[in-house]
Amino acid sequence: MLASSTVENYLKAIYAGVNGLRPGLRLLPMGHLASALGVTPGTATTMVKTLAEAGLAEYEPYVGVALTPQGERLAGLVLRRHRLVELFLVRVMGFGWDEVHDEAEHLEHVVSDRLIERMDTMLGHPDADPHGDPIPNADGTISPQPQDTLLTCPLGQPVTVTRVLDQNRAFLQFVETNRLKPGETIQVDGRDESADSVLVTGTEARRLTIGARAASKLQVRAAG
Amino acid sequence: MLASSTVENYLKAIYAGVNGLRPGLRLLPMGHLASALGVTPGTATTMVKTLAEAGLAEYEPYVGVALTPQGERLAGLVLRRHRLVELFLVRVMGFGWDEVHDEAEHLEHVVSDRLIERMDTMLGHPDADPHGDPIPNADGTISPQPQDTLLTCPLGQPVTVTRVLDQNRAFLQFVETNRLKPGETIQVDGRDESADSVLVTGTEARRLTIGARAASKLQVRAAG
DNA sequence: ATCTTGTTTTTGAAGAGTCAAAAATACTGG
DNA sequence: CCAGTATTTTTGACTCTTCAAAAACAAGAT
Repeated sequence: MLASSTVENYLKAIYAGVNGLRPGLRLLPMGHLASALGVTPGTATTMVKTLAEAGLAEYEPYVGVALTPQGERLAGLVLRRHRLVELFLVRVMGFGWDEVHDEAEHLEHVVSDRLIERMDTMLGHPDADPHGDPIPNADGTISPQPQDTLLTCPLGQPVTVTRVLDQNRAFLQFVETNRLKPGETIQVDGRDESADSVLVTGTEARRLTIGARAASKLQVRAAG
Repeated sequence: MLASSTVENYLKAIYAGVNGLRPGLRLLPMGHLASALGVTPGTATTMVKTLAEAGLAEYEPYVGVALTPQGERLAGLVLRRHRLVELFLVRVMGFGWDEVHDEAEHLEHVVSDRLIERMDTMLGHPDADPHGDPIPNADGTISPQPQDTLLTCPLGQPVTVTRVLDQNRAFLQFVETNRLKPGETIQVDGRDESADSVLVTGTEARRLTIGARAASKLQVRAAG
């Protein structure tokens, strides 16, 4: 019943990969998984077969992989640890939100339940990490609420940033310097399909134009 | 230059083992190392040869093993992480001093330099962990000061407990309930060679008799 | 349908860390 | 000094995770 760090990383990657699939697809192709993990396709295949035998994944040869409910629960627990650790590092240890990902990547595999619950208490049972990613509860369950992004939200209405879907350091810094972090209230004034761009107005009438790719990484909800 | 968790554990065990050797001996026998690590002797031999090849240990077949200066530095860094983490868990996270050892055992291998230095700053650059074990500095150096124990200190003079040389949970709890933790001031009133016992007076005239074995695990210095 | 291209699976091998059991060595009592 | 005991080293094997390269397969284009 012990999940090694490696297994936990595969579960996380499958979880994230499946959730990032274009709608309609249910199974994550091996190649995607392999490159997400930085291993060769053959390695991913081998490991996924092991996961399937352990009842953690559902594997269809030449098609792809998804998590079983059990695997999903496990992945949720890893995510919970990761995200609580990230928030802890930011709130308690004073790190920047753009520099905690790697550390959490390591800590998530060794931190005990007791320590995690302590952090959870200390942080007031938060429901999202510094990037707005939801923190699963102690049984590994996540309550997924579908959200608009800057690419899909209504125009001309104030919205609050809730989540940033990219842990890339440079991107996080871009978000920070442009005051687009979770909690900020902004507004989309227009979109240009052909220019592939989105026009955003921030507080104090700051305006900027960002690409559609970036816009799709910022989740928002109606401000209020 | 990467030391795996396993290597780090061997270094720690060799360090501790050599330092716990009866005076005169310089090399830690394989058997001791093996049982300290909970592996078979053959495994220890294999690993120690690897360490020797890497320049971290000095190995004499059929005799034993010790650390090279380089290995000692590495061990010092692991100890630094371990002890800062322990203190952090007690002071910041509110854990009991008797329940942080195992957690630190895991965290010591994954915590980054940045995080460790953050903890160090946060804790005010402490020089000892909750058990009084000295915290090596950032270059892995420990300044070892020879200390008296309850078995060797002068009689009838107030002394302050500085260090507890046994991480065993039950022993730590015994120490705590009897107010013998580092910082407490006590006094040794007498020793009985044949009874193998030591008579201790604590604050408020509390008196108790402890065995020599236990007494030798409590380091003290003249109170002042 | 067949060919080509791209992905996936297999196969054989490697390194790290471990064990069990056999072989070698050291140590101790007579 | 020799026998018997205890410790240490070797040997062969196993698990986990990985890679490179060969083989198998799927799918689109002609």
